[in-house]
Amino acid sequence: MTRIEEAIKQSKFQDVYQKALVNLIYTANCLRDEQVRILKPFDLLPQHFNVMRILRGRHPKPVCPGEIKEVMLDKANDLTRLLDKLERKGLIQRNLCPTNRRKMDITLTQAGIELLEKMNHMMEQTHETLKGRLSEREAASLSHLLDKLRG
Amino acid sequence: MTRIEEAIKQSKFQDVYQKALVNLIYTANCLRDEQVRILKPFDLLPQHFNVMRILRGRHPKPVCPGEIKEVMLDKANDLTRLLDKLERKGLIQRNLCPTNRRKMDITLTQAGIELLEKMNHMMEQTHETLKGRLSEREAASLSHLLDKLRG
DNA sequence: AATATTTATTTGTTGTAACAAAATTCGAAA
DNA sequence: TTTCGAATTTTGTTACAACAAATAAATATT
Repeated sequence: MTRIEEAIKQSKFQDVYQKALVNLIYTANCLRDEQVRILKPFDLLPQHFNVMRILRGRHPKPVCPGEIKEVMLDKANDLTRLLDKLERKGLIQRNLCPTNRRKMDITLTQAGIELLEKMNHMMEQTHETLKGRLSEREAASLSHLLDKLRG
Repeated sequence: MTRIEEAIKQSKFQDVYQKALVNLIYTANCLRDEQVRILKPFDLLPQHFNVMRILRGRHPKPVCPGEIKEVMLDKANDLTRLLDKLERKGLIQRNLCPTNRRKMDITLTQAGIELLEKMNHMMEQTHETLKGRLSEREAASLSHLLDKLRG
């Protein structure tokens, strides 16, 4: 499955914009499916992984759900139960913020950090494959086009 | 929100590949959210819309669920209930395939065709905005890079 | 022809997403 | 300080997604 036409068995598109949009959605779905596959043994979803990476980015400083939601790739309007799961699995800790009791202080536990390492390691392989497919210039160009598309 | 760094408030990425991947997921989420917003008044989701477009592509020839699933942008492993909903809303018709009674013949109803027209029309606006942001060359280039990325 | 295998769809179950509304706490204004 | 409004998270509810298993019909095998 290389070109989008073969992938979704459609030989002609309305125009080149339509084609790019369809291709973008399709490609993102492929990447997501691959990530789901990698995370499955850990019983986590991309959303959980994304939250853990956000937490690691500020570790050991705690982050509150509101701040997490702000920077999530896919804003969860259901963050509470997403965090519930991570807490049940012992990957994060929830503490009342001492300065503002409306907020919760969320931090990765040691177990969370270690699991994240493992997951990152497994993602590395996909990452390496990608490097073989696009040059640095092309990756940068792709990013730039996506920025333009969002306006 | 233009550049991905501002969008998710992260100033540095591991490398340009990581950045492109994150940007791709984020951008696809934006497009999906926009589509969800447009479809909301019709009480349909992108998956439903995708199925209807597939049906229209072959109309008036019937298509069976297996063929639909094959070309969906996001393969639904739950196509039955997805079709249930479209049928409840009178947008599609389900008939036993006369030559193979394992299969179902799915076709758009007249109401389905008309609703699809309306939805397409509403999507046109987004489509026009896009044309202002990317040249035809850029759109083609984006599509090409996505093809390469998938390998 | 009878049985097994494969194909195609449906059903059951569980977890997650979307949305609205509730609950709690903070900060500001009267 | 009491009240009001805003900020923050949680809860309730419904619909959707993922996965496995079940059903049913066609095809192949013996």
